[in-house]
Amino acid sequence: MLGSPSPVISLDSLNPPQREAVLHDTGPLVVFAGAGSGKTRVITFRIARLIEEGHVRPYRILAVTFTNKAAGEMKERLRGLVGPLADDLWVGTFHAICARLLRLHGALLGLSSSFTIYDDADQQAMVKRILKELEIDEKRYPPKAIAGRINREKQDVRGPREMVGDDPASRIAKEVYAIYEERMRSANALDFGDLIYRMVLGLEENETFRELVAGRFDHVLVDEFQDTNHAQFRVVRALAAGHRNICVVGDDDQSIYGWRGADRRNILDFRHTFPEAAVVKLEQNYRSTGRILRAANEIISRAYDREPKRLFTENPEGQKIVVVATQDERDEAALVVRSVHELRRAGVPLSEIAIFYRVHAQSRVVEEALRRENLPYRVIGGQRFYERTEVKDVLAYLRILVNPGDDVSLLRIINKPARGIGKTTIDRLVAMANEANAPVLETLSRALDANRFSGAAAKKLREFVTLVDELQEIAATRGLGELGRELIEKTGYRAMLEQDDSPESDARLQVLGELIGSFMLFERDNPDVSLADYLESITLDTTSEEDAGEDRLTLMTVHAAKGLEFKTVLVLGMEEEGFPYRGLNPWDDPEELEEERRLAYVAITRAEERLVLSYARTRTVFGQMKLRIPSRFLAELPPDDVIRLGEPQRPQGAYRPPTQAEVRPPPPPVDYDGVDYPADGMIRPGMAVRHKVFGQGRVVDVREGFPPKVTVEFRSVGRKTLVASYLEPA
DNA sequence: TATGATTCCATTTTT
DNA sequence: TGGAATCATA
Repeated sequence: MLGSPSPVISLDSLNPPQREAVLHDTGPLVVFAGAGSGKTRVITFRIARLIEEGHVRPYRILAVTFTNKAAGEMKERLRGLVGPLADDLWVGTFHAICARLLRLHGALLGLSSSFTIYDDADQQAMVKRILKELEIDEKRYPPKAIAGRINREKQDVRGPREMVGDDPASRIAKEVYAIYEERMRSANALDFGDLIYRMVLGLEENETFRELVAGRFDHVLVDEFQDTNHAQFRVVRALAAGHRNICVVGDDDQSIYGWRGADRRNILDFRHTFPEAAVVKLEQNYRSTGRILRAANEIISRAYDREPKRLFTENPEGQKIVVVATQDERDEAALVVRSVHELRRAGVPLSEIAIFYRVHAQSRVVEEALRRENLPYRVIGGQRFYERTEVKDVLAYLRILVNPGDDVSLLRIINKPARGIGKTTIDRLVAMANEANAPVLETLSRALDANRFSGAAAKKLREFVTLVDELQEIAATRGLGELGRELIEKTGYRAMLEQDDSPESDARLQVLGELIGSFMLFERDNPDVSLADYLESITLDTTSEEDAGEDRLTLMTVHAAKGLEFKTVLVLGMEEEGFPYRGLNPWDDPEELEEERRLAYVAITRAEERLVLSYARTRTVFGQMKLRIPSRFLAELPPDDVIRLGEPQRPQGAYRPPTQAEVRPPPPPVDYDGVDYPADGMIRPGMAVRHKVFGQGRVVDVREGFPPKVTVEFRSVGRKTLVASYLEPA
């Protein structure tokens, strides 16, 4: 039982619903945590209280997050609250937690504890190999698509036998899936999906495993519950089945990963799954100004099928949101540059400014403009360090040392650098391995012993096997740093890069240097952690280390922005087709449009003080110049909170925002033909305006900014530059 | 085996 | 349009 408020954990700083969530005793609890509503505080305080007041032992509490970053931040904050006790908590991502538990108890499920984890690229390589083996045309059935299908099946907890559908694609996927599972077993490898899928099977079908694993915990907490997929839901449900102390936190309005298998129903239907569940809603926003929040509410309230809630704030109203029409994407980039310059002049650090876009491709124009102006920036979501070819190559060598069955890694480097093991030799070797259903390296050793290779091929293969043996020896006796250094020498990898002096290979050498550096650092910080542990830590952690220090602005997709906040946010490309994004054919599934709406909501709710939304009247898409229609989301913004700059495009067909009454239950209009885009309040040169004091005038010039300013030629007093919001159309 | 030509295609990506 | 990925050719 929980007692009176802890002397350590002060509840004074919490609002009533926050307090309710923190104090909730036992049994299921779902917390709908709106954007900026202090969600992390609630989770961490709740955990701290369970420990301090509920006397729950820290190692019997499991807190699941979706990213390593979130896990790290949570641990950090818990350390602040409960001190070193925090180190005993189970805090981690679904994948990391499942990997850890499967290594501990997977033997019960027939898993070796030294399994290798395959990332998506490894998985695709494996699928590709199987397609080749089955002589399936990769054009017709791309490995990527098949791998995607396999992942979806695992997400839904279906093995190859349970797969449904007998269209040709499904039949092929099914066949590949079955062999894939065999090969993965032989390689002693699990893919990301497996970590969850195997955990579900273990928990649901193996009583001993269930007791050992689910029995470890008295409380389970899950963050970002709206992002869980079906398999993850099953894991959570199984873990909580005994004690039912399950606390889930999330926001259905911020569910933007449906396309990746996340199921909003997990949080929306939580109280049906757990009928005795307590429900708490955190609706006070501490992040954004009143105007920004109103705009966000306006967008999200038009969504169907959401848990009813409405964010409010006690923050000041703040400045108006600025909507800017630009000529084209280059003009839009120029807008970014101008805005950043102006903010900088006003003393705003660049780190407080973020540029969002719907798709990565939009960053290029902006980057070019920023570079021309020498404005420092960083792009989130580019290629990640551990996904670079040279890094993956070196890691592939290391992975073979830990798990000689790791065929994907082996085939990756068997002839890299080139050591005269040619395609024909490799094909023959792989065929033998397929035949024997055994790992390639093992097959290779046997084949050499049996003299099944001859001449040059045999010689080169023997050399390779010897190389691996030597590296094994070093791995067994020396530290990670030294192993790394020896590895790039002995394999000839370094020599290969030094050979040609192209700028790319220079860069690669540099990256290798960094990699070795990180080896040494890791060794220093974790002296008694094994090579296997190291490899796991990096395949499960893809957070690219951000170079702190220099003050830069941030460019990223809206997806990448979830969970972050910035004083100033500019969202680019607010156009129909662009945002909401539309692929090849119109939204056949209304849910896709709904997700775009939530995405817009996420974008807006990232902004604390200043928000600019821009669109281009014309944009070059796939090399073709297209006329663009302003995004429906722009039309839905509350007019009084917005300043619109620039002339709207002559409507080809525009969108009328649905009124509140139209939203639910009747569906919002999808037909947006023939209705004029509201040109309300658009301020543009030549426009007649009125000012309370100066009277009638005509706009000469418009300058975006914070706030936007307009130069007006007044009949009475001549030319004046003033803040746009003091003007009204005449 | 390496380079250039060619072809294809085109969101979002927490692990 | 541009980039990646595969293919062709030396």
